[in-house]
Amino acid sequence: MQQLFLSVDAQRRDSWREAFPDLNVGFLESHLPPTALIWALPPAGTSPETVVSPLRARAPESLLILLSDEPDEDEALAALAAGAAGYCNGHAAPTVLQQAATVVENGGMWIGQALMKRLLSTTTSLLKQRPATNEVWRDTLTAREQDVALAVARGASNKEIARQFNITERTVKFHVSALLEKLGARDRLQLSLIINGVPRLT
Amino acid sequence: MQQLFLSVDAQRRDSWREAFPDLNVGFLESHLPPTALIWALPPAGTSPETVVSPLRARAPESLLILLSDEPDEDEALAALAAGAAGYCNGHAAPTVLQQAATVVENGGMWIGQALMKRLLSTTTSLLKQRPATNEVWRDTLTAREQDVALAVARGASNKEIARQFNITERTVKFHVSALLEKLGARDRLQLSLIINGVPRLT
DNA sequence: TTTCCTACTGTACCGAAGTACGGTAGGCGA
DNA sequence: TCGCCTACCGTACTTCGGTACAGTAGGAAA
Repeated sequence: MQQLFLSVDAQRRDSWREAFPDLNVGFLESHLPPTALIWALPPAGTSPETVVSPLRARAPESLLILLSDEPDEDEALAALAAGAAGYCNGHAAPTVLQQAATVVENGGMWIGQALMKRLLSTTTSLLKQRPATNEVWRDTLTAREQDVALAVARGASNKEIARQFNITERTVKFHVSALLEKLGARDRLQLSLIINGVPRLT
Repeated sequence: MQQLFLSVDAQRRDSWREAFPDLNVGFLESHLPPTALIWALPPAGTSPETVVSPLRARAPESLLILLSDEPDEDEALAALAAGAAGYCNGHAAPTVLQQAATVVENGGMWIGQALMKRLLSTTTSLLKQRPATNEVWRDTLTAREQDVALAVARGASNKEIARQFNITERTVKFHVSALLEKLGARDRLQLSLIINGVPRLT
């Protein structure tokens, strides 16, 4: 597959031309072939979307690998989410670049070992917190108790809850007491922590 | 690179042998060559870790692609996190499997287009929520106030906080009052919502 | 040296939260 | 019909949270 290297930095283009003699190089604004593997090295600080989206619009059939001199997780995510097929350190060794090309040409995505590791770990840790947020607490509660629980969880006072549901403050207290008992909370604050899925340390 | 297909399902092994005549097939318990590309199709419902970890322990140099008849995001994440190089639908077309092999052999990771898309979207959406949790509230607070704020946020009573920091309950109240004033909260529950980054509706 | 900020403490007070007793009324299955 | 659950309400009480109005002590900057 034809490969094309794009950058605004003339010096970088020269060094790439040297490293990959059979590579086409050009500006980010160059004419694009309909089908190619495009390497793009935008200036540092450019957000990936502003580079990836126009390129994909101009050459929808092409594969795009975004290069970065200071690769980081967020940028990689943004690039791939915008439609890039790969994200790679601009100073990577030629063999690594070859591998990236192979992977991408075969329909894979390339973000490098280190970044993939970090991406995986953050995602799994984020997902681990999510299920805790899950609404297990609803299981043993009646409909009314769930109403009151949600109100307490967002910080409402008994008086406010009473007004909201058109019942007396006394009845609110009744429900709150039941909630504390059922969910094993000491007071409404711990109740709100449970409802909101905030991890407990105690 | 030598490829090896592992499963406990005899029928599946036969169909694979048919589709890939030059492929070695075996049980999950088979002897493993030191260096190979291993395809493993564990029985449905098996957690990826229990398959991946032992395999990687027995053949650390090998590349492992986990197959699943009912692929889903969580399982893919678990598999890759455990050290698999790929995760793929067990019913995927031979060409797709070939691509996966190419990608993995070149040091890439393979989880398929659809799964990658979903993984990216969930990760970005999760990361988008994170910054809201960001600790803006620390800005205007003194060191002691931050201590007390964190304690309040996890549900500690004034008495407990006093014990924790070796100060009187009175002083805790002093700090809490300052916190409520500075962060614009009505009571300690709303304070905890702010600290914990729970979105406010009021 | 004066001034300001931070950290800390004391007494007194009020209101909210939560508990402990009680009670009524309706629905639902045995 | 009898229990059981749910939702609701009342009074009295204790505890906790929070405020008001005080004060002391140390450090840092003017």
